[in-house]
Amino acid sequence: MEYNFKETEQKWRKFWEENQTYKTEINHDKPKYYVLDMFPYPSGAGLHVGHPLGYIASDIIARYKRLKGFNVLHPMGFDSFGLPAEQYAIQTGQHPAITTEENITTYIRQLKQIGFSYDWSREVRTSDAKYYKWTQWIFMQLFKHYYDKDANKALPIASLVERFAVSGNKGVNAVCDEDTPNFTAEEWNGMNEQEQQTLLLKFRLTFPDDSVVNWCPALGTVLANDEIKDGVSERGGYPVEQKKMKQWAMRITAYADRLIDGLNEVDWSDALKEQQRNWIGRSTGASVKFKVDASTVQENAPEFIEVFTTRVDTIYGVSFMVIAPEHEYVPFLTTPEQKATVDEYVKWVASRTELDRMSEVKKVTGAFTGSYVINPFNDEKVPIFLADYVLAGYGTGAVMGVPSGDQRDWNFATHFDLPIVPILDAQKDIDQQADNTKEGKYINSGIIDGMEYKEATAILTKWLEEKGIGKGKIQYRLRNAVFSRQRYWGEPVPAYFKDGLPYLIEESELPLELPVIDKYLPTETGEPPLGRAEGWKYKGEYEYELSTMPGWAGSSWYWYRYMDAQNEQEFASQEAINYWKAVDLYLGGSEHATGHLLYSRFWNKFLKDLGLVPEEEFAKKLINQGMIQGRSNFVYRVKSSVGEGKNPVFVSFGLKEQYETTPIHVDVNIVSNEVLDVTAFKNWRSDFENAEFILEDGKYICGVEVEKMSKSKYNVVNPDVLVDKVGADTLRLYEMFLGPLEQAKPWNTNGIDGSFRFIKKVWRLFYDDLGNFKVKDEAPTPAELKVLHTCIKKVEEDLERYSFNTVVSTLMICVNDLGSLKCAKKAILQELVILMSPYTPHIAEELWVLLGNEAGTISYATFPKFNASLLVEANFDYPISINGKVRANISFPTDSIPADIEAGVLANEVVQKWLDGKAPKKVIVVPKRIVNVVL
RNA sequence: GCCCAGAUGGCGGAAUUGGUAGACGCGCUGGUCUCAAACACCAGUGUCUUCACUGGCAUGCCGGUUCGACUCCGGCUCUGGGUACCA
Repeated sequence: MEYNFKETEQKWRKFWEENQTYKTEINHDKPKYYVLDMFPYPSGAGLHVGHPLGYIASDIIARYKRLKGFNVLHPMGFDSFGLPAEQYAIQTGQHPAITTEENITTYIRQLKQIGFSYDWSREVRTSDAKYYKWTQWIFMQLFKHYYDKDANKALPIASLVERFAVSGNKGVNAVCDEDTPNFTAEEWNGMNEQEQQTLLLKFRLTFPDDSVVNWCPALGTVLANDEIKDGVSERGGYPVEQKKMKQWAMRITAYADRLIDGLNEVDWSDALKEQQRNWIGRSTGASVKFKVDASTVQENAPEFIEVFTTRVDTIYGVSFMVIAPEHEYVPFLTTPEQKATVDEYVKWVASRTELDRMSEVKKVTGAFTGSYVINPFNDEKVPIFLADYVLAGYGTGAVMGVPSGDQRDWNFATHFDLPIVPILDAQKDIDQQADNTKEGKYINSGIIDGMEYKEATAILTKWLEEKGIGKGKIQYRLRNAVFSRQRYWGEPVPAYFKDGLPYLIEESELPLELPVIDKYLPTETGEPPLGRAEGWKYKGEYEYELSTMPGWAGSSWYWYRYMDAQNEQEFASQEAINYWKAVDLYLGGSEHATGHLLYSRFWNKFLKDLGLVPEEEFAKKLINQGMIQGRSNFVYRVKSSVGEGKNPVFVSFGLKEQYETTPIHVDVNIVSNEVLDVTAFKNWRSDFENAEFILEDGKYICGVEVEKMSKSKYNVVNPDVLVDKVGADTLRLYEMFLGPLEQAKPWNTNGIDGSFRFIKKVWRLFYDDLGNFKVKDEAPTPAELKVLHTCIKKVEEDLERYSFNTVVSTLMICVNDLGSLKCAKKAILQELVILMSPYTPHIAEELWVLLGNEAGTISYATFPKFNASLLVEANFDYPISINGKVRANISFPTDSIPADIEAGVLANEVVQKWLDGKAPKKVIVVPKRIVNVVL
């Protein structure tokens, strides 16, 4: 009797759903374990085979932990706000909520087919008003708090207001805007409401701020970098410019240090932690104010230009200064003679995105303003340039140029023929390239001549501080996060404007639901789509914020909502939060390293400061699964067969060099092991129904290329097709067997037969060829026990180190060995079924019941205990390597494994025997199972 | 450009702490079963040399450390991810 996977899998999925087998409740008798997948954006293309990769792995861990006695929380939901649904709405006029709903329905159907043990009663959707009510609520808390550096946490703005009323901002050590003035209590109390609110915005953790966006005048909208290709809009190909706009910002920089420190307490890959550290980019250096030479500048020019440098010691080597082309000082610093050049340059830079600017650093560009600053250390006049390698958003938007010590400055100086002054005696070949060494003693360097790096830096910093023109400073690369999107399909910001200042709506008025609008484009006046909503005013009077929140808002706290998904009073009850605490295992793609994972950590820390959550870090352990790439197949059409009335002729891959051909993408679903299903191909496209083929060895072999998965390349593999063909268990097994989870890999189904065979082999351990159930309740033999316990040991070890692919090999070996032993003993098979169940839950459940157990209990069975004494080997080999070449083994019985030194002596004897008594030069015993002999 | 990864047979990959490279699977070859095929089972399969034994060469490229390197260090090449409004 063949195993009927279709019937069996369907039966158990229905059983699990009807019996709510995986519904989870708080249970204080068991240790808890929280396994979380990064929830998907429900795209219109449906689930593809890349999605389940991580979900299968996390499901395996969820099931494994249940076997280990944990109370497992394993939920799933949808990050359902986003750009694609909105773009679809713009094209079709259909409300994004409808598209999103349809897509989610498809996703759920597809996910349920693969047999995941999710507790679906906890499902969340970020676009659901019951959910985003709490996203808005958290936003409001951010508005109501500031970051106190002394307390090192967020505190209520109300307490700041109290302090201001008593003593102004004297003694207040808070994170705030750079331009915050000093004020006394009297001054504060003398301010009107508007002035006070304006000042408070400089402290709030979320606040409206000027930031630069990609503005497309033709479309009247802001574009994502993703929507820009080659400097023009992807839609329509219109020019894009950089424009400053009022945008909500999140003061994530307040948490910069805690975001760095927290990395030490989580079990994430070093690579990912390093990426976050680099993203935050904490650097220690100094700020220096250069006095502007007043003789050439325009009215209202600044007195000083401040720069940040990590190499203040190189200050005597400064030969120019560069400010960002969009810097606010530019008009004041530009002399009439230079105005034309500067204007042209600024215009050119405005047409480029930040990414372009950073990518093309080989080409040196810039423009001289005509003005100068004075180097405070040697009073030299230093020319001020504009250059696009300086970004307005980082530091002060101005840098000092030291050509001898920095390659980019060197390139710039060479291009504009500026002096290159050596500053250290150890610098070499600076006429050829920059030398950024910190070695040697300073030369041409005034007060630090003859000193070394450390001493010089200290002296210079002290000097700056004494003169009040600079100080030691810690600078972060991290910028405050822009929190506004000029889009429709996102959470409305629960704020309105009065006299140009933002105010929050009442908490009791949440959720602030998305209004209905006629179309999803910006208004004619360039306002965001919400500007189209009729009568959309707070209390019918005050303009609401028209931007919505970014995609990352809803995903920055969702793991808490799963803990108590239906709660209408709180985002989750304290009871639930304090039971589940934090995510024990978080699984998702590494492409979220500096986006989602950083924002989520930020919000989590904020919620902790408010005393609402217990843990500083929300995800204790993180695994990144690699992206599954598409694997396209090609057929090669002979060019001479193209034309009216001709039958298309295709030549097999191996023979295509003999013809002139055009490669054509062919649907990967009609290709198996690169062999084309010729009949299916003729049916695939009507213009190919009369196709002729030039075969090799009677087969048509297709070409292969790795590309992104996409509909137009016919390389999207839908899991539904595979589930239908080979079953969910085979798919689960195969996706895990494909390779290490973390590695990116192209999808191919070439080896899926092996996984399918495994399932059939397991079935044959239970049924003979005639369909008779052959399992007997007999005592297992030592050989059978050894096979089983080798498997238990390896499966447990590998799952504990998240090596999902090697577990499959181990299970295959075990089943093969039991097959060879013709083992049909209940005691052995029962344990094997438990071992398999995380990978292949459907067949495991079926076999579990066949062995006489209760249905639906296998997930909560006990993971088999490994018995080491069953694995005793007869002999234990010490390999001997001689001069690293000749090898031999000395064998010992396992119960008398010798100490390493003893093994060395024995090896010495063995070798002496070979050498007729001559002693080897050296015998090296390493604390491993190996002895090395040098002759 | 900058930051972070990766590269091992015909293919996917294994090698857990520097210790017998190629487990396991696919594919291929031969065999058993069959009228035949499919399925299943058995055997072989890095490469060069050889009837065979054996021996040489092999973990992207160049160099280094070590008795010993897929593994550690330095320098490249190529591929993937991120680069702040894709999610």
